[in-house]
Amino acid sequence: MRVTREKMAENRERIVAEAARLFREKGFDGVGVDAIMQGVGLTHGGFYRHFGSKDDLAAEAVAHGLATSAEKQAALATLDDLVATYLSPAHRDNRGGGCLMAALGGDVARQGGAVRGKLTAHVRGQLDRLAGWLGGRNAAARRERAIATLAGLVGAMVLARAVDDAALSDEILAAARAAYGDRPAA
Amino acid sequence: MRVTREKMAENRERIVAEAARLFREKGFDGVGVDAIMQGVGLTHGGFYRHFGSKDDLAAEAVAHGLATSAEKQAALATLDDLVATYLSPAHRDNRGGGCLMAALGGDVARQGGAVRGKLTAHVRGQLDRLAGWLGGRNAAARRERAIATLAGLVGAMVLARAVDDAALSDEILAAARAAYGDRPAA
DNA sequence: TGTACATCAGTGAACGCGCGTTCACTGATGTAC
DNA sequence: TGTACATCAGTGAACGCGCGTTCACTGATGTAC
Repeated sequence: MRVTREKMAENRERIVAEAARLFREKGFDGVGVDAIMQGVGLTHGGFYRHFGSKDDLAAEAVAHGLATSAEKQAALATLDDLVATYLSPAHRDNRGGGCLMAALGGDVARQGGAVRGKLTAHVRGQLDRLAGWLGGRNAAARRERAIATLAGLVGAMVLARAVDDAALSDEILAAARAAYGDRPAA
Repeated sequence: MRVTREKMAENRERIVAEAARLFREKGFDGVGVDAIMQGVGLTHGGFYRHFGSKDDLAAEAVAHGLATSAEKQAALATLDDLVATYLSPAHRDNRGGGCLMAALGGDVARQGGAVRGKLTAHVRGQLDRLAGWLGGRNAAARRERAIATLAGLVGAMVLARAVDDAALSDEILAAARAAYGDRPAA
């Protein structure tokens, strides 16, 4: 049953978005082509009309996840907003819709070149954005603080999700918010 | 070909150590029972004389990896030693023998109860150790700094490994060393 | 605009491979006398 | 201490299942006249 070009383009978009969500939630190896297509309401056979392989989709899904993060961030006006949003329990509990570095950072290091290259560019962008917000005597000091802040945010989220004690998890988020900037989000 | 009880105990230990190394290197799903047994010089069939399942081994391997980290740390006398050692290029390039939180933190959040419980206890121990080394007006301030420091270390390692540009990776490690304590290891 | 044909997005069965797990077997170890 | 038998760690073939990928087919879309 052929569909219109528009519908096909829309389907492709939805496959990428669903994959971006599921990969972050369960890891690259934890999600099959079948599960992704089912999540979009299609069957697995049609997958290869859109993508050459599961790996090709992974690269697109990562790009999509990173682009989505960048879009969401545009709405955040200050460092404190970013920190409060990033280190919120809501973000911790929304792994599928949250930061790709925290959700897939460990996996990306073992992935192919395309995925890592995209994540590297994203990290550079994040550092620039943070450096613009952070104080410091000079550009080098601001950049150093940007790196320490990005590492702290990602690390706190990884730990808050890894730990199986809710109180400790909350404490990790709260302490990191306090350490990296803690005014409530607007 | 039956082996002596001593030899069997030694084999078991070597399987656990090899698994701890390979899991950190390639993730839980990235390593098969066959590869682990081959790494120890045995065949896969004998695996089930030692462990009930691959998951059971995973729990033991995580415990082993965490215990090994704790042992290595005992040799580090100061916070600066710890930071310099942890954030070294050597650690970054030795994922299989390095910090389990950085290597498997993301995967552990999706794993079963036994593994997460062990990692949680390890995080608690690390925070106590760091709090003892860090300054601060009171215990609460020291604990908050300990959390921010642990998050920064883990996050910096995750990012340094995820990025595919060697210069950026080195810069991340250096900046984090400067931010979290930076005297050369003794 | 309407009709006839070509295209091709999506379907569902099937293939091939890897991996976790099982099992009959082997021969060295451990034990009972 | 030596001998006979039972045990069982390790071997390698086999099983079953899931998953990535392929393929013949369908029927709606797109195109040419």
